[in-house]
Amino acid sequence: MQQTDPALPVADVFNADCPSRMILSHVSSRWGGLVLVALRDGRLRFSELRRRIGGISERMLAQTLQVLEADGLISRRDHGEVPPRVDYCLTEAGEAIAIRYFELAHWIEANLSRLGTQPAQSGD
Amino acid sequence: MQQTDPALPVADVFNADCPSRMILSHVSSRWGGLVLVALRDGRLRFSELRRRIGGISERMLAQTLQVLEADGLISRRDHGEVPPRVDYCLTEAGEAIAIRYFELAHWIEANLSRLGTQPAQSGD
DNA sequence: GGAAGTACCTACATTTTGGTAAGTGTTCAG
DNA sequence: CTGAACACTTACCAAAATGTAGGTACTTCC
Repeated sequence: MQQTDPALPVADVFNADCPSRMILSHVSSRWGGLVLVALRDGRLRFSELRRRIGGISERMLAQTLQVLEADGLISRRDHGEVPPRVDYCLTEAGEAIAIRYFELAHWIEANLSRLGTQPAQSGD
Repeated sequence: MQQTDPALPVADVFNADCPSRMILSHVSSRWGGLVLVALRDGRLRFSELRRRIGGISERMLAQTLQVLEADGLISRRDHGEVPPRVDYCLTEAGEAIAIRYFELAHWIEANLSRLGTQPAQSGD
């Protein structure tokens, strides 16, 4: 059960200073949402995530994982083995967000033909 | 440019080249989702959007609106009046996306206290 | 012994993004 | 006559995001 601390102002994403903006920006960063959605399939290792998410670089994956972990959306488990073995999974909060991001992404996938899918390569 | 091909390969957001990636990136760009959510309240003028979305600059609002319009998510109506009067509203596709983005944002707002809300830190 | 895989990190360079400030042309309020 | 509002646009510049390449420490495979 979540309740709003009366001492805290109500979270409002339209307010530039609201902390929710930060979480939202992490989730909807270039890779954040994709990592979350990938992890909906279960616990995955670093290299599995990397192969699954087309186009992500090692650097970005590592960075994204750290941010998401700091946000409490995923948890990292290091098996302490000798050829490194680490895997990641969603926390409860991460699942809640992942499913919502997935629905967004999935609607887009399913309705692509209804959208202006221009290559749009013109600059500013 | 494949568009209404009935034999389209299935859209896949994990594929770096899938056009859904582009739409998704527009929606989850810094201002895209916020503009969409703001428009859920109905038709709004440029300056109304600007005041409503904390922190957005004119430049970014204008740019975001253009991208979203090109994607077919919002529609622009110019009343052709003399002190300019233009307003924007969601298309059907825009509504579908806006509601999903809203649910994401709203969950975050409502559950902020469960999340690690640390100030941003950069890896570099 | 050499190559490849694991899960990263760091430095460096580039690309992208976004803010600021100024300009446009018209109208209205004071 | 002056300034503000409207809906933008453009130029310029700084900041942020991201890619590349290399390194680490160890192991297994051939």
